[in-house]
Amino acid sequence: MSTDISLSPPPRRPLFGLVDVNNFYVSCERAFNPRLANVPVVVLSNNDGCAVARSNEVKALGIKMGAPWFQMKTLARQHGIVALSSNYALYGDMSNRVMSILRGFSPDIEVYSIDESFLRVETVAHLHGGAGAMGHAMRQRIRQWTSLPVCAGFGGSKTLAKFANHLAKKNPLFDGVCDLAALSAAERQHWMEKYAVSEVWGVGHRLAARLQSIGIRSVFDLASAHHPLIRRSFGVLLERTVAELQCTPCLDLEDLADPKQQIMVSRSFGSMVQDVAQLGEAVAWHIDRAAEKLRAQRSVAAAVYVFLQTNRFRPADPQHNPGMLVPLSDPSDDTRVLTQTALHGLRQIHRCDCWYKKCGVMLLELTLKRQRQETLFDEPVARAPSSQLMTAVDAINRVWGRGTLRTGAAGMSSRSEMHAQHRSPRYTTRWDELPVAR
DNA sequence: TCTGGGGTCCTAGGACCC
DNA sequence: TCTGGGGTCCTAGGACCC
Repeated sequence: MSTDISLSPPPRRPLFGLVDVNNFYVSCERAFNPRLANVPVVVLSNNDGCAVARSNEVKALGIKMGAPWFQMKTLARQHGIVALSSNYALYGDMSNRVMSILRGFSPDIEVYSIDESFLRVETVAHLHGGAGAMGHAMRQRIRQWTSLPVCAGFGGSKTLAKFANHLAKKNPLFDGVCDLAALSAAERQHWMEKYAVSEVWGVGHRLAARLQSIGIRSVFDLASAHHPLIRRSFGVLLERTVAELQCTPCLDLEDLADPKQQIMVSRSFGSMVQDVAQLGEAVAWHIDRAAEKLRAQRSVAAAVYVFLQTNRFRPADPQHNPGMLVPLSDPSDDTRVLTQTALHGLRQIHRCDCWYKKCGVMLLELTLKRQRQETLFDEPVARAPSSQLMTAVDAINRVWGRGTLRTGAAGMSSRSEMHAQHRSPRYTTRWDELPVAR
């Protein structure tokens, strides 16, 4: 019988996990269409512009992330590449399913992007017999419940978990799960020497080039770098990354409730636009969307930025990429106020002789609605109808679909300017698009 | 013909103040 | 004749991420 009567367990070292879905958009498409298995598949961005997700077969053909679709059509024909338009309704729903499964493993979770989450696991890993075994259990359950393939990486910091995940994905011997904390120091060094410094989370292509010029080439080189030198030459961000690689966690999971500090909505046009009325409709449409996001996080905006872009891939055309920041005297979440503000800005910046390829809006200087400063001339009672109207608009659009109810400025025509020729059905979010078993 | 969309954070430098 | 030095705030731009 144990005589240990200590009341609290010894503190455990932090252990972070990173779980992500392999080739997420492609895997979602394959989940509902078995014919896509083992054939090269790409998913295209809005307007069917660029490749934003690639199956392994497509990666093997050398097609890069972000490659323009029109440039690879010949290659696509030769190899039978299947191209799909992006289907964000489907991907968003599948993402929610994966994240709720992960919440069943650890309550400490940060949904980092549509296809990946960080987790704190030091308090729960022992329930599964260690982080590695837990990673395999996650893989198995997600596979069984959603049919999506995931990889899991574990380490003593977020940066190490990221790197572990990369190892799990690239090396079959890990079978999709890598726990760096369970490897020996010599093994860790072996893997860190094997990968270029550009694989480190937080090192983009510019930093990688500068690091290489001073002899820091591998992940291990960076992990062994001299702190003050890194701080002096590259700033605090990279210094923090070095500490994280040395297993000193500097970044914790982030609070999911943090509201956004800015909200942006922009789109390229299917074809170029010159007419200011048409530009105005697009701007108003974007404001509709942005204001909806703004209200969803219960904030108000104190400024609106509106911008236009001509086609930079046609340098012979007149280029004009103006933008204007328009402050609001009274911060607002009312679509009508924000639309008027944005259209005022648009009229100032637009030039009649230019063809525009893209326009967008940003809502800035956001604050929580309940923390709003009252102005001298405020009449809180006068705000109530606006608030009720916006609540009703959002409720109707939630039920009947985005854009069902919108401002007149956003136009009467349905959104047909965008190209999306190869979109799959919204299998999981529309009754009339449910998959049918025969 | 055709080239995505959305975020965050840090730093340098100028304006301004005392 | 001689023209300082330190601090804050703001903004634009750059770097990174997915």
